[in-house]
Amino acid sequence: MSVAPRPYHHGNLRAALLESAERALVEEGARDLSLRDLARRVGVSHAAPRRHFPDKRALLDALAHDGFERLGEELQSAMDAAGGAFEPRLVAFCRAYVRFATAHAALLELMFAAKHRDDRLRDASAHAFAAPLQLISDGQAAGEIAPGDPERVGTLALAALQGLASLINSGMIESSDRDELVADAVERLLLGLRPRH
Amino acid sequence: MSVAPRPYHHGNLRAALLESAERALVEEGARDLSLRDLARRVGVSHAAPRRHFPDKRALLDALAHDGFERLGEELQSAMDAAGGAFEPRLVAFCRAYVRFATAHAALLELMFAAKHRDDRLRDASAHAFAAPLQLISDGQAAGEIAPGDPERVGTLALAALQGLASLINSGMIESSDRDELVADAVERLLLGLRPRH
DNA sequence: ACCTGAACACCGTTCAAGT
DNA sequence: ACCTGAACACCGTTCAAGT
Repeated sequence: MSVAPRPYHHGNLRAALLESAERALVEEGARDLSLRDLARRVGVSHAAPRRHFPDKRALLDALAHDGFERLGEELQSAMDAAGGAFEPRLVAFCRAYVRFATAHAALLELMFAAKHRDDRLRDASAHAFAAPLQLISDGQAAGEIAPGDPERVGTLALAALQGLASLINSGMIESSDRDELVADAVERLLLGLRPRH
Repeated sequence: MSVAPRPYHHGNLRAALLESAERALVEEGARDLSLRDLARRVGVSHAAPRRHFPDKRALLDALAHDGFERLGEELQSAMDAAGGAFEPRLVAFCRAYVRFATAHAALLELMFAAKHRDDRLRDASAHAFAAPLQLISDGQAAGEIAPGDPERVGTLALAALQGLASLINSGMIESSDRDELVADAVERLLLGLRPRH
């Protein structure tokens, strides 16, 4: 039996590299991700990725971009599954965010480590957070939470969640306490956002 | 004139390497920090650091350790300068933390990226946060904030600040809005911590 | 006890050349 | 248009040898 010869042209090298990179990202860290190793895994020469990603940074940015897309989808579907009421939707958003952030720690690091964020990345992150932002506007319109710039309120909420995820991922918080802490954070967050009489 | 010959033994290579590393950390990122480059800057062979740091990880851990010590000092002195009342001290802590975290972005990344935190690092971080933790206990005893596990309350507060710093460092928040956002966060944090009647 | 120099196995990036 | 192979300038780590 002859081994099927690998064609000279891979066909979908870009997608294969990204897929392989995501696997490597969960196995090892983002630190030790090597272009040459990815090329090896996909079965292609170490110079081949250059056609699809001008340099390593470009591949990492593409990973971050896909990460924002997946995050957006998970946030959206978690909120949809929570029904139409404000508070359950907010809780669902918070849980889903921390869940994603701790399940994909290395990817999240990449998503937020992009100092020189290009426009594509900026758009992707804005799109991922569109639904929760809308939730806040809706909550304000319904008088569930105090008025104010939704962007500002959303940023503070996101910061609290991102900080929780960061502490969990760094090992300062045991992840077994995760759900309890998220519930606590949401409760206090709501207290801080409640309309004042 | 003859150039003074460099002695064979450096004398304080460990300290010199750490100092040089901190400079490199603010110039470039933590990513691109190279042991060989540090050795070069200090004027020593690339194998010399091995005597003082078994590997690169050990040097990074030492940097993180020093970072926690400096953070602790800054938090302490900022709180002391704010006087004895609860709220000014809390505000001072929050501002000082975000200030340190954004002024030393790469260092902070190192301090929280240490997945396999050894005991020394754990102790250093606990020591750095001892004063704010005490503040929370005091605030509870004085009835300024709701009772509850101080560790838990402190963790939530730290998470909010850490998240803000993370969003600022990633470029998602313009750092010009920093003080305003911190003030806003503190206000809402206090609302979330206020005793409930 | 502390440091050097050569060696090893890796990197990312570049570029002429192949298909 | 897409990929290869050799080359270049770097890494971290190891280890015999020097002072």
